[in-house]
Amino acid sequence: MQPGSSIGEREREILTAIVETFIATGEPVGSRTLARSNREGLSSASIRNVMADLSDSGFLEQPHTSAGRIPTTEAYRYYVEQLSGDARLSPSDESMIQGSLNGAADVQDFMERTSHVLSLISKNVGVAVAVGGTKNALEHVYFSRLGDQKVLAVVVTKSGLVRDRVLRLDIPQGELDSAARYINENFRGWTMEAMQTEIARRVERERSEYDRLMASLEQLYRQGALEADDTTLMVFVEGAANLVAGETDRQRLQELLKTLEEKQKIVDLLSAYLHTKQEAVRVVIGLDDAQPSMRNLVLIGAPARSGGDVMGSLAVIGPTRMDYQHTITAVSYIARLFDKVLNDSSE
Amino acid sequence: MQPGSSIGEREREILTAIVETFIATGEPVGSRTLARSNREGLSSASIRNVMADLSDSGFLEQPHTSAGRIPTTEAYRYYVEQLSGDARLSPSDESMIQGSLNGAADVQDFMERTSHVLSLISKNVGVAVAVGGTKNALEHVYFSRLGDQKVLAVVVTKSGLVRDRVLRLDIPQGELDSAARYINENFRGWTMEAMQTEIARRVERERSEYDRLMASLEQLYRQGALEADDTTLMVFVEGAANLVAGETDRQRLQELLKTLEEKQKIVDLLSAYLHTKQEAVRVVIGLDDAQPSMRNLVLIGAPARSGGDVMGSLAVIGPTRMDYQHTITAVSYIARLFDKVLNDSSE
DNA sequence: TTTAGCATTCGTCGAACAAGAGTGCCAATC
DNA sequence: GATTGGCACTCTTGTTCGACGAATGCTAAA
Repeated sequence: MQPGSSIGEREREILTAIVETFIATGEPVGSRTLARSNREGLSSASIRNVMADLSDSGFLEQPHTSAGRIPTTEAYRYYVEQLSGDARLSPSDESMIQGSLNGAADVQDFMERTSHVLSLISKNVGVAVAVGGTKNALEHVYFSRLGDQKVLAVVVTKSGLVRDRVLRLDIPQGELDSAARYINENFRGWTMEAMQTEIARRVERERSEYDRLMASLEQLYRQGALEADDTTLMVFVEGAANLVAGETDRQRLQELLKTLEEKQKIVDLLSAYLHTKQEAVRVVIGLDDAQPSMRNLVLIGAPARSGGDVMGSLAVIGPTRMDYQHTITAVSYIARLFDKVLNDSSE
Repeated sequence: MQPGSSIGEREREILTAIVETFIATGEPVGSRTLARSNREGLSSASIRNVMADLSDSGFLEQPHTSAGRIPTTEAYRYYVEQLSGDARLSPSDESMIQGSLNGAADVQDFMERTSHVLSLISKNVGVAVAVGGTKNALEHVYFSRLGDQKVLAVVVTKSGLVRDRVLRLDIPQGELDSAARYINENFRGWTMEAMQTEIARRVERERSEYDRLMASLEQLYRQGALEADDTTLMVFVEGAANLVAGETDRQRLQELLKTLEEKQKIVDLLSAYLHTKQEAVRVVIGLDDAQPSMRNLVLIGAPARSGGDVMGSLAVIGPTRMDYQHTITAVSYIARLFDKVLNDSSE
């Protein structure tokens, strides 16, 4: 925003020092503190000058005259940009993650563990979202009568997602079986989206003739038995308790926690920033325009990929005061692992 | 605990007045405040006397000399006991609950909505837990290969619970089909528990002979494909944000929220208090011996029944300062509705 | 260009203090 | 004998005031 060109080597160094000590201590950092712990022996006065410049450029601000300086959102952005991109996770972290993620029973469990592990390793909020994805390939459908007028519909996709739904229908089991057989034989491997539209088309075409099968199909379709898309939403948010320490204002804290409980908002948030096809980890500093209650929070996320498809996203949400380097590498690592585990036969 | 016999009409009235005003204001209530808003015109001095007695009996305590009195756990218990048992929910509440609970897509969704509605109506934490229950009757199993070495197992119970799990197995689809057919034909309607033990028995018996089917069954069994019991755990906790207002200590608040995120602890908690077969709403005041972090919290819960079976529990968790009457009737109402909706064809 | 020095600004901490709320107890009253 | 008014006493809470410390900005010197 402000002239980034005004940032020379010295400015850079002092700015990152300020950001880091602020992250560590949480208190406004003054020139003396900085002068003491500085590699090159700069005096506090020189540092003051630089700090004044940085304030002018919009990277620092003061809570009040005569307190130290605090990094602005801009400063965090700059700080993150110049972080080393090729850091490695500690072996103990890696094995912890692997240990947690292996042994997941199903996709849902896997997503849950992912959010959990994200939360644990970042000591912040871990989020994992899987969208049923209309581009998921159909594996199998299965209908079963539960009682009078109730039918259970189960849709399984190639990636292992299972979607079940209870419908109010009164179709005998025999017809349900033939409907299922019809779909399984004709549409296995189709994407959910294509399958749905095609079935709708066929039902429409055959409407004039009286056809039992088509009638059943139509009913099933209308009741949403075949939907495995956005309704199949898995949202896991874990570690909300970690935000208690960060947010001092009780009112805000409450709103924040409330927001985190609203799955739809979480999905919106993630899809707003991670809709990208890119594999890279994305760092968004300042979530206020997506969610007002998330002012001065940070999102560090990546798309969750399985094979070539994006099947959701995973992220860490935390205060601006967080360990960026560590969290970024962790998210990146987990995102890669995610892809691997979900595809390899190694699971 | 203390001589309850010492509680006469006047004591009763004053005690409930104290409890109610404390619930309303949150501040220690003194004799003057009480004297002012008292139906019968008792002077503050008389009230002081009664209050002194109640303190001796262990129903009241003082934060410090010369502050008002605060109800003890004992007082809350007493207060709840003498509440009217036949209160009705307001029509708007009832319709809100019904509106929320209808339109649930499946059992999982239904449980989720239940916890949500419990949270909304009590303005506290709503909890709904469904245990897969070994006494659930089997409806259908279904196995499907996903890729090399991966098999998807889906177990459906009569009550509409669906459990899916991905296993690492290398059994061809043909054999999976026969295994599924075998189970479906032989064990439909059995309880999960009985089915499992019987299969284990048969596998054991046939072990000597070489039998493909039994070999497949054994593998499936060993990998837990047929487990629909405690692993099939649905735990929904909603409205944790509501606790922010109640707990002043940040440290405790954090621990509390953390506890609420641990599903296992929630299950333990509920099963500790709601293991009963009784239909009644149970009010537990002071959860500290079940969960230390839940000191001075209150649980108002009921078993979640479907037909004759207990399939889980639902509850509200909140601070001692809550609207007992309203919450109790709400929980009771929802518990009854739960049973009805899940069984009637009306859903 | 850097640094030392200095006046200035402001928030924090602690003490002192007044105000308010409540209690317990005693004596008077119904 | 139960109830009440009065009174001394105890504590918490809020406020004011001053000292202290941390930082700043600016100026002059190195």
